[in-house]
Amino acid sequence: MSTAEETAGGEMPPWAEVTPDAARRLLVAAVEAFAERGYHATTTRDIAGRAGMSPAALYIHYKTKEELLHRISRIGHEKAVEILRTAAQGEGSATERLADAVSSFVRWHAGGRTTARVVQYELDSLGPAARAEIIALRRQVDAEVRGIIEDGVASGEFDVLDVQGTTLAVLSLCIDVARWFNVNGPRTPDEVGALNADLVLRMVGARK
Amino acid sequence: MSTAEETAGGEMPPWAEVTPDAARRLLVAAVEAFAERGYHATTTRDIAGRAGMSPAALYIHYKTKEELLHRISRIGHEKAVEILRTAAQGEGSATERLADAVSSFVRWHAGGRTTARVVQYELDSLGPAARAEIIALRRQVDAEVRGIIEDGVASGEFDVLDVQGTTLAVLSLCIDVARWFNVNGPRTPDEVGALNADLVLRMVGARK
DNA sequence: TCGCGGCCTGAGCGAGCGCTTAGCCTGCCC
DNA sequence: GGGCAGGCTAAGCGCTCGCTCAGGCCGCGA
Repeated sequence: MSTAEETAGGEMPPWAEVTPDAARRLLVAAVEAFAERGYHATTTRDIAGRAGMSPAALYIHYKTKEELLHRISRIGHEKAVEILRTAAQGEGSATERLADAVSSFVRWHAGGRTTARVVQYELDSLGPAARAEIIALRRQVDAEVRGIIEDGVASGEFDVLDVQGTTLAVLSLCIDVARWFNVNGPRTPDEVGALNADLVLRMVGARK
Repeated sequence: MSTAEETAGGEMPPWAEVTPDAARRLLVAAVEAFAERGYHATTTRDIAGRAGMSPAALYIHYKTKEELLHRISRIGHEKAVEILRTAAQGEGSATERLADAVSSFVRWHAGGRTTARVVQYELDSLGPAARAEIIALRRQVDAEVRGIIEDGVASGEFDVLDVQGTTLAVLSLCIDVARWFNVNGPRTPDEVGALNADLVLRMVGARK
């Protein structure tokens, strides 16, 4: 759907779909602020200031502060589903598809740690309706990973006792990266992706 | 040091060390509120209300709201270090000690999910001084796990390419449990602990 | 018996919050 | 050229926040 996808570097601009320009600048500012301080500790004045606007400008493009979080969360989760779906529908063996899924998903959490933090850890700040919508997207995330694992079990590639429990563990290895990854640390997103993909293949008992 | 340690059930009272009684009630109320809503979304009126006191009572026992979070975080991290240290200094092989460490640590995150959520995800709400103190405790957590893995590599029990990267992955499998575990879900803390311990042994290439 | 110190409350202060309103620019169509 | 619609700002409203303070209750030592 969108343009550049696997350009190297850190965070590519995945917010191209947000228009007009001022609305996108506000949303990007909100992502940064939410990731740094958390949703409740971020003020609308801070968001507007980062975007170079007055506090009132925010309310021309968004009805409330919560709508900003909702939009960020939905776009982020849709991107997460897309990454996993692309890997799951690939052509290789279950082993290859699982490794691809984990390394892509880990790269997304490490490289776009700012976005990933908001997406993964600020869910509870949404109201009931918005939260329900996001939870549905999370179930799709879970289903994509579980699907690959089930394929591998069916084909005999994997040796797994508890499919759903292992699915949760695989997702933990991806998502928790957003908690500890440090952009100035010794590891690149690619390296963490490769390592965690290898660890996941060991977990499911795939022969390397 | 303390009394009952491995009584079954959910959350044992690990706050016995907090005195006097009113201070402990306030702290327990704060843990619940912080876990439910997050630090910044929790008001001092809410904490005091849960403890059956007026808002002003809080400030007799704690100087600020942040001091409450600091105390919770320090006690929680000390407990985490204690759990892992106990497992690491056990008598078995590295394989047995790693499985013990992971299953205990996962049980703590699942059973005491309320506390674990605050401990693992509210670190950034602390001021610089308090945060530095807590980060030092986290390094001890990391070191205990890494120590066991290094032992296993040295003894030839484990086959690990990247010791520090694997340490981070093991901790992810433990800590992320606090994010997704549901007390009303189908799994008990014991079951998740056993499963994740098994998955970790696969990750480090231990023969079962 | 009485004073005194420790725990607690009711009332409320100053500040900063999310959000609104009135009005000003600017570019565009007729 | 004139009216108008959309994007923006300065000012500020009403509210709730973290926290304070003066005073009341209660148990205990003299």
